[in-house]
Amino acid sequence: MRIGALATATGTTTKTLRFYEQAGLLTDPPRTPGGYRDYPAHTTARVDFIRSAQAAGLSLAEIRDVLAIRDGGQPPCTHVTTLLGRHLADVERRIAELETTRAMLRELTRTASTIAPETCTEGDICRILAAD
Amino acid sequence: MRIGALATATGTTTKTLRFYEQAGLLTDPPRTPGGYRDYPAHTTARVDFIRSAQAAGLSLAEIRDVLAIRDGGQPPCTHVTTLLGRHLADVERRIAELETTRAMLRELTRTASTIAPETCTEGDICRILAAD
DNA sequence: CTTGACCTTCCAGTGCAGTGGAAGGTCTAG
DNA sequence: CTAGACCTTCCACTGCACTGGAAGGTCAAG
Repeated sequence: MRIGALATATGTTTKTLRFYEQAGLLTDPPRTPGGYRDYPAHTTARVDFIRSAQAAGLSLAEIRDVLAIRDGGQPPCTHVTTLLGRHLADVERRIAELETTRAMLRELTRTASTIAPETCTEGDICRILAAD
Repeated sequence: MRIGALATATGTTTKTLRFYEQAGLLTDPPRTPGGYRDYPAHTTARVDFIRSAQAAGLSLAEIRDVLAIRDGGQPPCTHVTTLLGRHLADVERRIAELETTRAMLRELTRTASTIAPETCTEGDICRILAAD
């Protein structure tokens, strides 16, 4: 599997994949005699993992750490569990923050729906929220 | 209230506050005779809003839009509800992604706890996860 | 043998959200 | 009146995650 095929399969670009390699997220793949990168099929799963972890807000540095563990690197189990725990706490904190914001946005939407029809006449200024 | 007091009150820096002003998130405050920014007390609420919205993952550009509405700007109510709905959908998508990641991290932590004691001897390589 | 798609490396630039520092002005306490 | 804290503007720089483009190599089809 060459880099273009991997990019297509994962919804990324060849640029991004080379960048991931340079950033230590993808290990240097074998090369064809012509010097082309030749990825094993399971690399798609690795790239998918990177994208989903990233979509969840982890930085590439964090994802690289998780992948290093996944690759069976040096860190001992205690280090591993510490790292996982830290990531988990971080994710839970983010979820809590987002839930707060969701509540705020729902409240604003509700307010908007109660205010809307009469007060928002043509040319009027729409004031869903009271002033500070 | 001068800029240093506002920064202290909101846990930001004077640099950040000037940056927010330049970015259109804070309106140009009145000035003292000496040329110092002199904020009304309720500006703390505005900055707090910015920080909480930002903690939830909204960009400064998005927050600026919301604040423009809050300031009773031009956009009609329909525009407001559209904007709120879009933000809400975005936040809900992010929450779903984070919940997926949380499940993943919990699963990894669980795997770690079952593998740990025996296999992770001194100098051994800790392999919590199977290869791809 | 040439065309075109695809690949290589390398270097530079983008957008976001600040952050640092220079050079200088204002105000209050001692 | 001077020291120090605090403020002003302006310009440049950081870190992250790419993205673009130049200059050139590889390979299959026609």
